[in-house]
Amino acid sequence: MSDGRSERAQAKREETRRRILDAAETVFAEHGYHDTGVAQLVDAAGVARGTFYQYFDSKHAIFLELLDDLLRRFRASVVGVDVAAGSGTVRDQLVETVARVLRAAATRRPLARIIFREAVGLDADVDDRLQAFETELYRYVHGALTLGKSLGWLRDHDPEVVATLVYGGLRQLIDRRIVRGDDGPDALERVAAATVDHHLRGLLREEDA
Amino acid sequence: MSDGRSERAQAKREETRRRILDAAETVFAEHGYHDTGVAQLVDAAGVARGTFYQYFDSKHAIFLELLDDLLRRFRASVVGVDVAAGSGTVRDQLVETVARVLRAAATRRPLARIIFREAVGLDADVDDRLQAFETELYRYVHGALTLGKSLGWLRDHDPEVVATLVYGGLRQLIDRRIVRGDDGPDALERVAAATVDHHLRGLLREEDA
Amino acid sequence: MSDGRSERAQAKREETRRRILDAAETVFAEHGYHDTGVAQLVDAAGVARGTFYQYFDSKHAIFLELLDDLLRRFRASVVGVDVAAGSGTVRDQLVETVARVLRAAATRRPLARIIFREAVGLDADVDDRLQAFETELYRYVHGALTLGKSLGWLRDHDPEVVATLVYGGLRQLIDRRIVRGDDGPDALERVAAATVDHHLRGLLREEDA
Amino acid sequence: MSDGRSERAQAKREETRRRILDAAETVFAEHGYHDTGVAQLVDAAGVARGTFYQYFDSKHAIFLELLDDLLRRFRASVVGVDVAAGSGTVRDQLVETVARVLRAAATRRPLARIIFREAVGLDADVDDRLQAFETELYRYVHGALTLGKSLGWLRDHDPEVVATLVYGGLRQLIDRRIVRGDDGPDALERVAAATVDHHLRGLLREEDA
DNA sequence: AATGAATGAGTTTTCATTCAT
DNA sequence: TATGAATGAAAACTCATTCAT
Repeated sequence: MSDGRSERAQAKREETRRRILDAAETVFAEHGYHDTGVAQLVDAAGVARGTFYQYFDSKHAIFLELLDDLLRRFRASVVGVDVAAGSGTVRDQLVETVARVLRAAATRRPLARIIFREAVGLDADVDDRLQAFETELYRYVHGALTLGKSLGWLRDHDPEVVATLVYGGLRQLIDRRIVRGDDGPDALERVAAATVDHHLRGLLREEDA
Repeated sequence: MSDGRSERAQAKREETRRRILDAAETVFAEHGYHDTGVAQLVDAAGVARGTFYQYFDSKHAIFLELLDDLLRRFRASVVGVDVAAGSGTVRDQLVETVARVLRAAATRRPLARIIFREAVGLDADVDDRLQAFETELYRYVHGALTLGKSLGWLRDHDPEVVATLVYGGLRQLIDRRIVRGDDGPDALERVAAATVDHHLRGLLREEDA
Repeated sequence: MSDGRSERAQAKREETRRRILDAAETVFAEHGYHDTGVAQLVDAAGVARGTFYQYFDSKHAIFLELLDDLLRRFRASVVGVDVAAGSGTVRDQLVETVARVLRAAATRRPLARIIFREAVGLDADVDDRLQAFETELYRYVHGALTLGKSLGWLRDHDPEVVATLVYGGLRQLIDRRIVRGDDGPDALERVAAATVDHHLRGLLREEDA
Repeated sequence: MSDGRSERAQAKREETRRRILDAAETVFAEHGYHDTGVAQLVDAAGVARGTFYQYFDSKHAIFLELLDDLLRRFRASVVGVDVAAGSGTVRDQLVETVARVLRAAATRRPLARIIFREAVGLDADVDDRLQAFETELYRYVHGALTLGKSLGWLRDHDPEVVATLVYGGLRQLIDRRIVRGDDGPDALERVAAATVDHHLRGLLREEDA
């Protein structure tokens, strides 16, 4: 059957799958997991009930897959950029990194809403994903801290606690200013700078400050 | 009307009400709002289904009431203590305050679990409560910041952002170290100190640091 | 709560349970397991959908319970009667026994229909019940054969095979003449006699025949 | 029209049809009608869903056709052999006939399983087929009985009842010893003999016995 | 003729809430 | 006032069948 028939079918499958997933992102973001029914998902995707179940085992399964998807995208736009690669001062690089995180959340509000609000306290599976995500971000922060410390830029500190504070602060910023609020993109730069400055002054060795 | 009979009845009513609320705290904390059925609530409280509905309008209503209850208690053990009243350095007072917050969460894990995990992203009503709670804590932090600033102890900063970072950091600490983890009470003091130090070094004027 | 309230509740429960079970007997007998929906069961019983599930875990569960019920009743009206107790010749006693079996089936056609038609090949659970039932009847037959043999009335034979033939013959009689057909009660006596005679002549020693 | 092309196409059609039917026999025998999905049928046959519906109108239709097929084969290996044609005593010929029936069932267990377990109590259509099958076997038995009676070998009896007993006995033997059990082929001969002997001693006139 | 993605009616099951006792 | 049996709307999920390619 290499007459291209199965290839086209494959492509169609992929497209339908994407359509359902995309629709799900919007609907879950708007109503949350529990207040979203499969009915709304298929309505939004423009497919029949049965079609949905050809692609996903359950409502829970598509949520998990969507979450993986979103976390992957989020990570891609945050991590994966060499901290030391950019030009400018360390502080400016950090500001740009934080700004990148905030921008990633701002340009895809549904994504952020799902990750930071709708997926909290859902169940063990979801928790595992989120935990892994946090750990990854933590490591990223930790990497930066370690680098700065080894270069003698940062004073001594408990990285476990500080990483938690940094992550928690970012999380809260996204939750309040982006998911709930309507900060414009220009505000983000300012917030990013304020954030970095707040944390940095506490991390830089006094004589550097 | 105010005879002994109605007084006793009144007292009994109040007691039953309390029993149901207490049971609800445990059950909601363990299973979350959606995975808790009215059946579990009445079983845990040891009352009949119908009795439950004589005290509370709905499952949603009791959750809201419980949440109010918990938030009230949390506030009481955190705020309501004069920052300037204690003795010792400002830093030590702040450490004690943060430690008090963490302790409040640690000694009542179910409470913290409900506030920070199960009630997130539930619905508009719950969101309002949480928002009000955060605002209150924010004001508390803000008050301290303002005081410190007016006394010349703290450098200039964006209080909106910093308050968000501080709150977010605490929230995350509670979530990771208390709700999920099992930090002992002694660890809390250490974490509180690290937290305050982290934030303070960034807030204190350089010459004070 | 020994004010009689719970007793009446208990009684009500029992009655509702019976009503559902009775309705189920009729409906399952008429349409079979697969063509019967829970909708039909609750309609026939005159209860709400939810009520059904307060008493039975699933459609499958009520079928199993019903089957147990029917098999119990069937056994009660067949076995449990001392073969040697009656008066008359052995042949007459056997005729009466077979007649009793046929009558038990004839007076409760839905019962017979479910046991011998609707429950065949359903699933492992049901199969186990039926197998146990057959085994019980087999033992009953076997007991009679052994008795007769020990008394010197019956010639030598393979009881495994003969019991299977006897059971299979009865099963088929019930299936054809009772479940499907409309033999009157008088016909049953005649059929019972013919059945016993057929089997007996083959089992009796030649000199007795 | 009758060119080589259409002939080959015709042959191919026939072959595909056969492949689907053969696969269906296996699958239906293993899982039963209701627990077999069209998905399993097409998977086992190695054709697409749509192809299946080009050959058969419905799942029900293919089951009916398969049943006809199986019943035809079963009859062919049972009936269609002249009772009087063989050599040996009547008793030996009967034993051979019963053995043939049992062997037919034993060598094609799926067939027997479908006929005697999965097709029972399915629906009216299926019931008709089975009834016709039973009637046919009944006539075969009846023919033999009549022959034997006219030749003065058999005593007087109610053929309706006896035919039912004989058929029911065979059915049960097949069900227990072949479909469920694992009697070896040698056991079949012994069982066939025991079966015939049991029935015969009851049918033969006393003086012949 | 063959394919397999799409369909949607139909099924089972849940659970917050009501109400007669 | 307390009880707990009854309710039924709503949810998730299945699967035989269709039809565009």
